[in-house]
Amino acid sequence: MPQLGGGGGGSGAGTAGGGDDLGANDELIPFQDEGGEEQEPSSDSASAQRDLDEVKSSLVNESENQSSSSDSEAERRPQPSRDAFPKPRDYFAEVRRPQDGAFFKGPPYPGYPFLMIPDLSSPYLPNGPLSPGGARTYLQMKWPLLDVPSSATVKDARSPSPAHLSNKVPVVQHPHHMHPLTPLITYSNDHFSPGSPPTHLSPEIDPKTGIPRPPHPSELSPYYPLSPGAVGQIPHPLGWLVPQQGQPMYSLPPGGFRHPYPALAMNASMSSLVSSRFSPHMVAPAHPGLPTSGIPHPAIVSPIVKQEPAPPSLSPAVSAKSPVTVKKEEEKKPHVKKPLNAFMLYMKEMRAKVVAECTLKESAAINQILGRKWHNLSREEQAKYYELARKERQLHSQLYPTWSARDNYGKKKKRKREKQLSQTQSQQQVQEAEGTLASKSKKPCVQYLPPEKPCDSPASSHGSMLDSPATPSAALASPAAPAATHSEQAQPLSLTTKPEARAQLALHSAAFLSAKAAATSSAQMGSQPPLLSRPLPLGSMPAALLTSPPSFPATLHAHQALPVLQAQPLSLVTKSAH
DNA sequence: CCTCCTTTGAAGTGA
DNA sequence: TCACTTCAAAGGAGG
Repeated sequence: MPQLGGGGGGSGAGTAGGGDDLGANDELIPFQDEGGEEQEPSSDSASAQRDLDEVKSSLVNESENQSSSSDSEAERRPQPSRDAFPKPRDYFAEVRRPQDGAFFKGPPYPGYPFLMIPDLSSPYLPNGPLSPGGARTYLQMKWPLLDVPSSATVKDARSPSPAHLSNKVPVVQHPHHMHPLTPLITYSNDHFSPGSPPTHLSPEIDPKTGIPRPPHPSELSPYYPLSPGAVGQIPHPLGWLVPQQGQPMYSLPPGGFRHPYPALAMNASMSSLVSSRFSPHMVAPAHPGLPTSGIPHPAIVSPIVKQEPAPPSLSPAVSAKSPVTVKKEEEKKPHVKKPLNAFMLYMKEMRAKVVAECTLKESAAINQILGRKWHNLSREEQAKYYELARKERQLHSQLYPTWSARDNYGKKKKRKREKQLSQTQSQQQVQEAEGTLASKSKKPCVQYLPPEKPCDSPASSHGSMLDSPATPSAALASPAAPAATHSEQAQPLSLTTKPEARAQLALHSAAFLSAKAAATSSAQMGSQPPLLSRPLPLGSMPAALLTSPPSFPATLHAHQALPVLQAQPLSLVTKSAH
């Protein structure tokens, strides 16, 4: 807490950007019609199917775009680095178009910073918005809600009353006081232990008991993390991100909610966010009786979690989980997980959908599909996730100022070294690596996405969108221009895709190309805008950086990607298969 | 029970 | 600065 002390001050400095960008806009952000968007990661199956189709079509597109220069790609390249979103606020400001309605019902996947709120009618009802099938009302809002403007920021973190946010997010405020900023991260039912929420916070009265009842975990789960205090009842802006699964973005420590850092260092919005989502034990519960234990930061994982075996000294005690042990456990340094990156966020959201559509269940296979779908996403779509990820990192850094990714190094069981090596080499020497290195892998590299699979759609995807990570920068460059955005999607193939992946993609694409009409691709191509039309806001960002992902030089991409896709898909596939 | 697989991205490490 | 490594999620598969 000391570190975070100073309320907004501390965080403000370090994450000033976050605060600023977040707080800038209070007004509701009307849903931005992205009708032009081919991708609409909605939870409905129709949408999912569309994604698949798009992936297919993109496959065709890719082949046509292969000739695209790497330079153009660089422009499109998202700025994954920390500086990727220097001016998120600007980005969204440009992207979003003010419209009259603040509320709208639409695709669960409206524009990125949307605040999803349950149907105004009864959020907590089984069939309500909270339920998987229930209709949801989405409120588009700026991320910034995270950072309430100065006026709001003054709010006392200790008294995170929804009212505090009122002036900033009145409309969006959930009827049930769900803090709009509540979590970037969702919580799983498992972790949530409903207790008795404050009466005033309890929107619903249990029909049976007549007592205000806290939303059932199943109802709240992803969308409505219950906060220990008065806050935290606003739907998680990212709630839509992890809907179906009801899984927390970060696993919750079984042992409870421990948070090493007090949520005091953030600005009002952040503090409320934190208080509601994080470190319950650090934040004074609004109500003593509340389960304030509430919701720990999802990123915090108790040592007893499978991932991180409890330290010798702890193990026994932790297992026991007696109150005392729990306390001890809490005292122990928790395992703070890394914030999820854009792709991880995307995976969490889309996994369920993909799984539902496919017979596949293996995560590895699903991930392959998701990887393709990811590449197939439009810039705007990806931008959403990049921005979310950025916010996640920001929040994470504020919550855990002293945390470093290094802290988790070695937390996981030994990491297979050979495989990594083989991958790396394959990247460097696709052809040579073929076979020999792959053979090193303990397990054979399974072709998870055989062409004939039911889910071949994704498999067939290739990457017309590859490497078109909707960088915020890109988005910034192209202010809310629906048409433009769409066109931007048709970009050069993804050069960043790993050889193996490309090989697989190529394999599937080959099959798919014949089947899928070029019509789709042509359509996309037609809408393709001039690459130069999109200025790079990332002034300081080197083009090279933008272009090449870590460990995959742009040059390599440029020279290998095409050949691989065009001429040697099979060989690579073989490699991966071995 | 534990690790691998598989994806992308962020961040750390070492040269 | 660059290349490489580790971890983040997920859950079936395999040892």
